[in-house]
Order: sequence, then C-alpha cells, then structure tokens
Amino acid sequence: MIKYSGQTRILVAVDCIIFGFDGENYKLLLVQRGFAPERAKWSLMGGFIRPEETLEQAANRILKQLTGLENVYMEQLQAFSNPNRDPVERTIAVAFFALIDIHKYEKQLSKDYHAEWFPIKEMPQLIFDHEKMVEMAKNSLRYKAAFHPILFELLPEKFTIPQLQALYEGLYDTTLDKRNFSRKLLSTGLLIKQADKDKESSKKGAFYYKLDQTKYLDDFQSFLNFIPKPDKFLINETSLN
Amino acid sequence: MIKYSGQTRILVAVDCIIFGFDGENYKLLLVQRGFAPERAKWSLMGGFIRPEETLEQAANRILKQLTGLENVYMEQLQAFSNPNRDPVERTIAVAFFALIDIHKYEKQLSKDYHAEWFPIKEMPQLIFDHEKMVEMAKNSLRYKAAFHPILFELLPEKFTIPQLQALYEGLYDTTLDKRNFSRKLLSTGLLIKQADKDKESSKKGAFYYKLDQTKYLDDFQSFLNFIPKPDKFLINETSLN
DNA sequence: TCAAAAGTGTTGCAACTACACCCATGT
DNA sequence: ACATGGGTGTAGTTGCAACACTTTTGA
Repeated sequence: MIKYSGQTRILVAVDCIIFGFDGENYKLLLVQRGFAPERAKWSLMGGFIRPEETLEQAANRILKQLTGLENVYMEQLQAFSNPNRDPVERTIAVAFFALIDIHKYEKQLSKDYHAEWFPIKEMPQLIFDHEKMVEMAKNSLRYKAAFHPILFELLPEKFTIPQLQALYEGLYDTTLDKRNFSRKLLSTGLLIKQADKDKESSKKGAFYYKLDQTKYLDDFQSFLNFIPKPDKFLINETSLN
Repeated sequence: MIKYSGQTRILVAVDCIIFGFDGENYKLLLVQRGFAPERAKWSLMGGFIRPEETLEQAANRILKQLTGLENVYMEQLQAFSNPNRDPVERTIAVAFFALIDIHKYEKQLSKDYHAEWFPIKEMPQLIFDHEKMVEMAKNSLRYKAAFHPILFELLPEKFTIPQLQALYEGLYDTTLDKRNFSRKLLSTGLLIKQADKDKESSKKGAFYYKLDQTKYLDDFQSFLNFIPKPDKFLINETSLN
C-alpha cells in the first residue's frame, strides 16, 4: 500500500474519566500507574489505540479491562495534544468520560490494576495533564446534564427521587427545592413509579422509579431544563487549552 | 530519549469546517484536493499535524494558509478514527469548526489551493468521512448558538439586527418574529447602537450595531435563550459515530 | 413519642409569544 | 405615490420559583 510520505506518525492514547456517585459524592475511578514514568502515581485509566480499532472501541476496551463493564454511557470529550504532555514521547490523548453505576463496579476484576474510587473533591495529584482532563469532563457533564437526562446513567435501574436530587445537587453544588424538583422530573414523563420503596435512607421509605427506556431514548436530544437559572453555575463546554 | 515500545504510531490530521454567511445562506469553504487519492475532489481543508505543534496550532496554521485569517473563532469538534477512513493509510482526523466573516476572506491568498465557498445546501460530495464531519459541525453550531452569542463571529464588526435575524433563521431553518427577536437581542446588553445605517438592503436603512466586546467576553459562558423552544429543533452535540 | 426523611399544592412574578401598525426612503 | 423593509408596544399566557405542612415509621 502507498503511504503518505514525509509525515510524522504519533502515538495516540485514550484516557477515560470514569464518574460514579455513591449517594453523597461524585467519585472518580483512578488507577495507580504500573509503569514508568510516574510509576505508582495516580492517573486516569488509559492506553494506546490499536491498529484495528477506533478511539471509541479503544475506550470501551480499556473501560472493560478496568471495570468489567460494557455498554456504558461514554462520550468523547477532547483531544489533548501539547507536544510535551507526555515526557517520554509525544502522545496525543483523546479523553472520554464515562458514567457508571458505582455499584456495578466489580472490584476483583481490576486486581491487575490498583484501581480506587476517589471523591472528586479529594482527588490526588494526577500525572501529566490528567487534572485538566478531569476539569473539562466535570464542566462537560454539568453542561450536558443541565439539559439532557444523563445523570440516570449513574444510578441503578431502580432509584428514588431523593437520590436523583442528591445527584443534581452534588453536580451543581447547590440545593434544590424538593417540591419543584420532583414536579419537574415527573413532568418529563420519563419516570415510571414502582410499587416498592427504598427503605435504606429513611424510615418512611421513598418510592422507587424506573426510567421509561423508550421515552428516554426518544427524548434524549430534547432540552429539558433540569436546573433553575443555569447561568448561575458557570457551566461551559469550551476548551480549556 | 526512552520511547514506549511495541506501540503503533499513527498519522494525525486536522480538518477544518469553515463556516461563512453571505446574508442569505450558510456557506462552507471547501478545497479541491491537490494530491492523490481523490485528487480534484472536494474536501475540507486539512493537513497533518507537525511534531512541534498542538492540534489547535495546526488548525490555525491550516486556516491561515487557506484564508489568510488569524484569531478566528475555532473550536475542537471531535476526533474521527475509523481505521479505514483514509484508504491510503490509517489517519486519525481531529475536526475543528471555524466561523469567519465571509467578507474578510481574501481570495488571492489561496491561489495555491482551489478553494471555493459552497452554500451548505448545495455542497458537493466530499471525500472520506468529511460529510459526517460537516453534519456534526452543523449540529454543534446549532447547539452552541442556541445559548451562546456565537453567531456574531460570522458578521463584520458593524452589523444590523435584520442581518443577525437572518443568521438565526438560517441556522435553525425557521422564521422568527422580528419584534421578539430584537427585544431579546437588545435585552442582552451586548449590542451598542451606532449612529449610521446600512442602506444596502432597504430604503429606510437599518441601524448598525457593534458588539460590546467586554460584555461579550464576560457573558460568553452564560446561557442566553436565543431560540424559542429549542427542543423543536433536534439540536444535539452527540457523536454520530 | 419523637426524630428524620418523603411527599404534596398554591400563589405571585417574570418571561415569553402572539400580534399590527407606522416610519423612512428610493424609485 | 407606492413599495420595501425597519422599527416599535401591549396583552394574554405559561412556566417557574418560593414557600409550609402532613405523613410514615423505625428507634
């Protein structure tokens, strides 16, 4: 096969920002790097792209290696291309962010890696430009979640409205009126009330709901205003480069 | 220098979706490819990234080569990574979209390339996956412009409200009430009325306005609802891969 | 019985849509 | 004088935020 001549070929990596929510705090799944440089320091889960796969496939492969999970919500975020971002050799990294139900994460699957959940607010120092990636992923999640019913991806199949509210409150670091919140959520028609209750976090118990999957997929692209006055929150999706 | 071993290095290219607006229609600046494969077919302006530059720098370099313009509004869109997207050799392309004032485009600068503006609706067939890139860029522009005062980038320094309205109407393929539109625009406080009028397109003439640059930069991240009921328009920013 | 969280309804305000007429000017 | 596009005000509606009390039940 003829090749393009005179051009430089570059390493291309994928890095995954994996979000979870434990009911109280947003968490990030980080790994302790197993090889030099920066060995034993914390890092996003990443890896090099292989010749026969797309970036998306690479990200899913890597996510599966680490968590055992497939069919996870994942979005391409940005490519990071500072020539010096990796001191070993020039590497362009394409960052993805993923939302997973923290309870589905199977710890034993990742015994090869030393992986750990960190509350976002107590994140250790990360290697290279990974902190910038996390910052952008947080912005992007805030931006998207303000209009799209995306945070359900962080919850199990059955969830309660107070759980959802904690999710929104945590993301925007605010408090919401529960009457307005539940009215707004229910008015989307996305939720199907279950007969049973979650008694974990209150004596009275909160009714479980499930997502109406059909409507969820249909409505995904529409704009739903989940957050009052979003301009308060300095949401943005712009590059921080 | 130590290198990562056993990994494949890949060609990385940048492709630019360059939007303009002529007062009536959105246009794309396309070039006729000067080299094989697909020689003489239309394509986005692109090129390979160089060892010492970021993707953003590469995109700006390429944009300058083609249009002579610098300091143009540009955003990273997505990386496209299908292993077969370029039949010659695997190439990952990172797409950028740019908004330029079509009148600033200096034709003579691009005599090396055969470049031409096409109305988006009459775009020729493009090579590789460039049509998918354009599709995504359109979506992304619609998405962003619904909330951020971004379309000003397509107009000259002095512009009229009817011109702006045409811009919004064209992007969302709709018609807007001019009373509501101008009220909404003026209420942002972003516009500074000039003393003179544009008499090109009407007998009465329409007052020129300029952007309040300070406020523009301050407000850029806030959400302004430029488009009534945005959920009508199937705006999305999701990957189409 | 009390503490802790769930659930629910109303009212006022602000923001938006719909809508029609006059103005300025070039031909 | 008339045709063309520019500019403006109001009224009705809708959607949102603000707000407090009752319910359930485990300890």
